[in-house]
Amino acid sequence: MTTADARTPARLRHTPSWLISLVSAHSHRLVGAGFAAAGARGYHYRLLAALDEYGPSSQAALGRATAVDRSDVVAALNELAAQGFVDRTPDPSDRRRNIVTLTADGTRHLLELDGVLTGIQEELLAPLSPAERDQLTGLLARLADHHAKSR
Amino acid sequence: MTTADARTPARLRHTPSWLISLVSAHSHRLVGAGFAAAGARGYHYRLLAALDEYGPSSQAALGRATAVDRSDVVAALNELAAQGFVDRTPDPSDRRRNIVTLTADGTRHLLELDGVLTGIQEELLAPLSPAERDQLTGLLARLADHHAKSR
DNA sequence: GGGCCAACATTGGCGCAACCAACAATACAT
DNA sequence: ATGTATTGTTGGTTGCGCCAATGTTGGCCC
Repeated sequence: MTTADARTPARLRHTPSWLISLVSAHSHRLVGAGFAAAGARGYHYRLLAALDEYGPSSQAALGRATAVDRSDVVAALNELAAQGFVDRTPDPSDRRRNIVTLTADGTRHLLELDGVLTGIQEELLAPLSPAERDQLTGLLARLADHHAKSR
Repeated sequence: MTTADARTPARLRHTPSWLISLVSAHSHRLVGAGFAAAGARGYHYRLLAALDEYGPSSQAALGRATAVDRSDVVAALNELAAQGFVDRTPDPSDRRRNIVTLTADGTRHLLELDGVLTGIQEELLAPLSPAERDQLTGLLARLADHHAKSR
């Protein structure tokens, strides 16, 4: 045997960016699997959530609210519209825009995905106590906030 | 205007998996840009780090140590070998294996990437105090650990 | 020794997320 | 009126994480 077994290199084990991407990868696997089982993927949930919270919106506004690229919004909305979760009609007051609307089916779908997602939070944070979970989300929120502002 | 500006939907703002992927995406952008400027990418760093820590290894062992798929190890090693950062010679004692060795140039390159990476940690964790940084890495490490074990 | 299964390197492919460049149509500001 | 910005859309590219198939080689059992 020429050395090297299944232990992560030390310089990675203690590097925050590595830990974050590790945990993110795991979370991503869980979410991806859960969403896939419901016939969706990340972009779909983001868009549906934005529509539910802000009401009918233009595609550009949706992209801004969800940090999804305009071009990717198009593709995801095509899929959502094909499933009947969303309606897309031209805005009469600004003919560049489409007004995207959440349908009743779309709302149902969103609620289903909400369920998937909350279940996954539990699984993801399993080893942490409630206090620790708050600590973690607080710290992460501050990081996310900081970097969102300096954009 | 039909509502919806640049605020993230509330159900996402408080969802750990969302925060994690947000921060991870940001970290990923930083690391990706830094590595790209040095002519590398994530897989390269992982492999070089493993080689440096464990010494000459087979490709399969490298894949295990870095959680990189065997097939992706092949591609990354091709790139690293083309840059002269790594040597690949057949193992005389087991002709199925290649022995991958870190060259002097490879070590230099690794050190350069180390520098890039530590700079990025600073940028990534900027808004946190030293104590908070320890808290965060501690919590993340526990999550990573937990999920690594249940694999 | 013959036969079988496991491990290895390699090729080729897939899906998702994130991003970029270009374009035509429309709105708007000066 | 002319230029600038915004919008939806098409059509790419990249990184990362996977999976399947192939041919070669080792190790093991009988």
